[in-house]
Amino acid sequence: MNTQEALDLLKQKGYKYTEKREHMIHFFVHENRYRTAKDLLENMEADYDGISFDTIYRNLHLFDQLGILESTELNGEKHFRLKCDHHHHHHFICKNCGVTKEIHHCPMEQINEELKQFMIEDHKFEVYGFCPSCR
Amino acid sequence: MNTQEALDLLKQKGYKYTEKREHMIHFFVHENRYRTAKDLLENMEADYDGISFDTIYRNLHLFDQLGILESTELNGEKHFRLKCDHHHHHHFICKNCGVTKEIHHCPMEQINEELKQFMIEDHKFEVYGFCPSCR
DNA sequence: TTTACAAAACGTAATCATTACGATACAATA
DNA sequence: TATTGTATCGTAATGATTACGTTTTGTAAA
Repeated sequence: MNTQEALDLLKQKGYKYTEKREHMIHFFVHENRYRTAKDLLENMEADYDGISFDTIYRNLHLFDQLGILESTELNGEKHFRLKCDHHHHHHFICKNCGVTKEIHHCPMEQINEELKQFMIEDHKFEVYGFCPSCR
Repeated sequence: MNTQEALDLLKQKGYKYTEKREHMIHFFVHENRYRTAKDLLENMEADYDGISFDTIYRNLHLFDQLGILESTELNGEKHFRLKCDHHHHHHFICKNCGVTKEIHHCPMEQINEELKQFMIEDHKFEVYGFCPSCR
């Protein structure tokens, strides 16, 4: 996912273009790692004094729902990152800086038999620790 | 983990025996699935009118830290269940009732090479959906 | 079996992330 | 450029969790 694709998706779904939305997308494209609503807010405040929580949270969830962002819980706070758009994979996540590394192995392939009588809706496989620069 | 083991562990670590702690442990032994602080509070209130948040949360975190309970985030709320004490495994978790089914496959075995330069501290593999009675 | 003391619980207020909402501003398009 | 519905603002409300001074209680020594 890049800035243009995200803006096109918004337009295609009937959502309006705003500078703040572009700025939000740009923030995540530039960061390319897991960040909190607070991180985003602080970044936005530098350019938009008095920006509302409403704008931040509403758009975060809109983007998450549209697949522009993906989200996970990290030390009790919701974190968001730009959606990776190639094939399905999982992440190693740095507990300190939120940076990720792709893991190209999905455990679901091996367990469908074990869960035959359950209705599987979703799964999460994440590895946590410290990246080379934070260790 | 059963009630007696949990009480012994508390004693061994120098924590005092109280009826409320036994009651809490008993709640989780009996439920044997993921439950929230609120679920526990409601159950305790029936027997201990006016029980404090402090008691609930302090003990939940104490138990979590001592390995009497294990915890996970489920729809934005922390959930706790009695710690499974046999060999390492993961869980399918019912989004509706919190019931779990063990998954005897750990993806970590296959990915250590991929993450050589990272310091791995923890990992999470959970499958979400609905159990036979909730589907 | 009292007494002393540290730990636990109470009662309640504070915190923190998040959500909600009426009023106002703005993007899209006719 | 007028209209209309969406986005944002400013701020209050919510809900889970944490904090804290005071009181109660479990534990072990006297």
